[in-house]
Parts: sequence; C-alpha cells; structure tokens
Amino acid sequence: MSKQHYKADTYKSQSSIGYLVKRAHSLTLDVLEPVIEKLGFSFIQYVILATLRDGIAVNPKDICSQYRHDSGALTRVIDQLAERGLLERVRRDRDRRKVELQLTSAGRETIETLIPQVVDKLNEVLADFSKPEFQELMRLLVKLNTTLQAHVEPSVAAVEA
Amino acid sequence: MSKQHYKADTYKSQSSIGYLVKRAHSLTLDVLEPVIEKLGFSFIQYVILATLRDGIAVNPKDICSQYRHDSGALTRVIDQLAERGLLERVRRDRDRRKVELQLTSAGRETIETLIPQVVDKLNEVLADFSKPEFQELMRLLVKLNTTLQAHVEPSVAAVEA
DNA sequence: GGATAATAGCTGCCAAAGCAGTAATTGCCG
DNA sequence: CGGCAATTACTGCTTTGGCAGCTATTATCC
Repeated sequence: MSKQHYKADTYKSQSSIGYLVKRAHSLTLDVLEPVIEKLGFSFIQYVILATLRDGIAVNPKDICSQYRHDSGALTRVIDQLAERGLLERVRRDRDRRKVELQLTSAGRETIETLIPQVVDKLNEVLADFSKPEFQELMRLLVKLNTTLQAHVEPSVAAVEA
Repeated sequence: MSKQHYKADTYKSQSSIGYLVKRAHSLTLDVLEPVIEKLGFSFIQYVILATLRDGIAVNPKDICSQYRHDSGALTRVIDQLAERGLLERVRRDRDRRKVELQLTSAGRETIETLIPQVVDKLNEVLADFSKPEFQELMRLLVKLNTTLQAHVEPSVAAVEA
C-alpha cells in the first residue's frame, strides 16, 4: 500500500500537487510570455527554438515526447517557424520517415537574443530562493516528472500486453 | 541585481523551471484524467466541484483567479455542471452581480466519490517520495507560486499608474 | 444625488490544442 | 522475398481556452 501523503477526508484541492503545478505553470507563462512576445514570438515557438539550440531533439517526434506537445499542433508551429525562415526541414536518407529540423542562422540569432532575456526574468523571479532551495526544487521537480512518467507509460504498455 | 540561478551561456531549456513545471503539469493530467474520466467528468469539472466542496470559492470570479482559468471558458463549464444537476447558480441580494455556486446533493455525492480515487492515485504516484521530501516539494511549490504571482501582478498595476 | 468608473458574469469570435485517420517509409518474421 | 505491423509526419475535424466586448449592478467622487 502507498504512503499516505494525502488522505481523502482531509484532502483540500488547493494543497494538491495537481493544483500547485497547474498554477505554477499558468503563472510561469504569464511571466515569460510578455518577454517573448515583445520579440514577436509565442512561447511554444520559443520552446522549439530553444530545444533545437540545445540539441535536445532534432525530430518533431522527439520534441513532442520531450515537451509533451501534440504532434499535429507541432507540425503547424514548425510551419510558422519555417515560413519565417528560422528553421528548415531536412529529409535524411538514413530514415526517410524522419524530418531533421535545422536552425538557420536567422533562427540561431533569434534564440540567442531571446535566451538572455528569459534567463534574466527567471533569475529575477527566483531571487527569493536561496541556492540550496533552488537546487532542491529542481531536483524534486525532476524526480516528480520521473515518477509521473513511470505511472503514465504503463497504461500505454498495458494495451500491448 | 538578481541571484544568478541560471546563466545565459550555460542555460539548457530542459533544466528550466518553465520546462519542468509544464511537463509536470501535462504528466499530472495524463495520470489523473483517466481516473476522473472513468466517472464521466473532465479534469476542469472535477476542479470546480472540488473547489466548491472545500469552500475555497463560491463565485465564478474567485475560481478564475484561484485556478487561473478564463472567465468565459469557466461560464461554459459551469453550464455543463448545472445541466447535469450537480450545482446551482444562486443570485444573492447582497450583491446581485455575483453568482453563488452551490453543490446539489448529487454534486456532493459525485465529488465525494471522486476524491478518494484521486487521492489514491496521487499517493500511488508519490510513493517514491519520503514524507520530508514531499513536504519540502509542497512548500517550494507554494513559495514558487507566491513569488510568481508577485511578478505577474505588477504589470497589471503598472497600467494603473 | 447623479455622472462616472469598477466589478461580475456572460456571449461571440478566433486561435490553438487534442484526436483520429492517412500516406510514406521502415522493421519484423515467416 | 513478401506481407504485416510499427513509426513518422502530416491533415481535417472537434473541442477548448483566450480575448474583447456587452449588460447589469455596485462603488466612487464631485
């Protein structure tokens, strides 16, 4: 039986992980979007550019699973970025189903301009956190994601069984 | 000048608070939605019912600001719940602009059925966390929300100045 | 007290995300 | 080698959220 972090009879939705995380997500968007929109980009566009810059993913598929974004929706965002000349779709002969996304020099310039501003904003917001506090928050969020991931996958794998 | 939790030249988007929180949010939905949809409700419907049960908010306006949901969108969700006979809109004479949302007995029964299942699922997911770890995560998330909130409000207040 | 601003909820419109289904390519297994 | 399943990207359709504007009601300020 699981540890009893929550109990049904004392559970309050405002102290639920789900609520706290959703709220943090919305608030983070509210804080970062103005910074990014000032340069004419949406948050999701920024995310894709940043992901490509960091070399975290090169295929739309990978971005989807990394960032948990819908595949169809992502295709359209990539269209926008390609039309603005910030990235290019390259078919590789290795596996012609895959599309490799490559930043153009304009795309690279754009993301290198955006990141410092986002970083500044994040640092400003997180100023109240001590170094250890911040690092502990990061560690716990990573752990939370890992455990959540493990409880999502089974339902997918269960279909296969 | 702000503490340098992040630095532009070493910043990786996958270790950004924004990324971690967004991912945690998506994964939490993926874990909880199946539980809630099994009883025929969407997550946002559950949130409203839970909020009313806990007495955290009685007006649509309060739910909006608490949960960071769009006012227009919320109206339509409340419509759905009212049509299904789970809550009622009551105009109070005290301030006739406001609508007081009241759970019906069917609504109360529904949410009391849902909560234990959500709690069980959360405990299952959080089993890897020790008590202190869990409490520290909660504390840090609350603190994060508080500081984020403080950095969102100013932009609203600034317009007034 | 009366004009004006502010608040609460609602409605219509638009953009974006989620979902299912398709086409092209590759992997797998007899 | 051949047929079937799996993978990747993409495209329509539906649902939802976000935004602006509207009405009714209340608060404010001269």
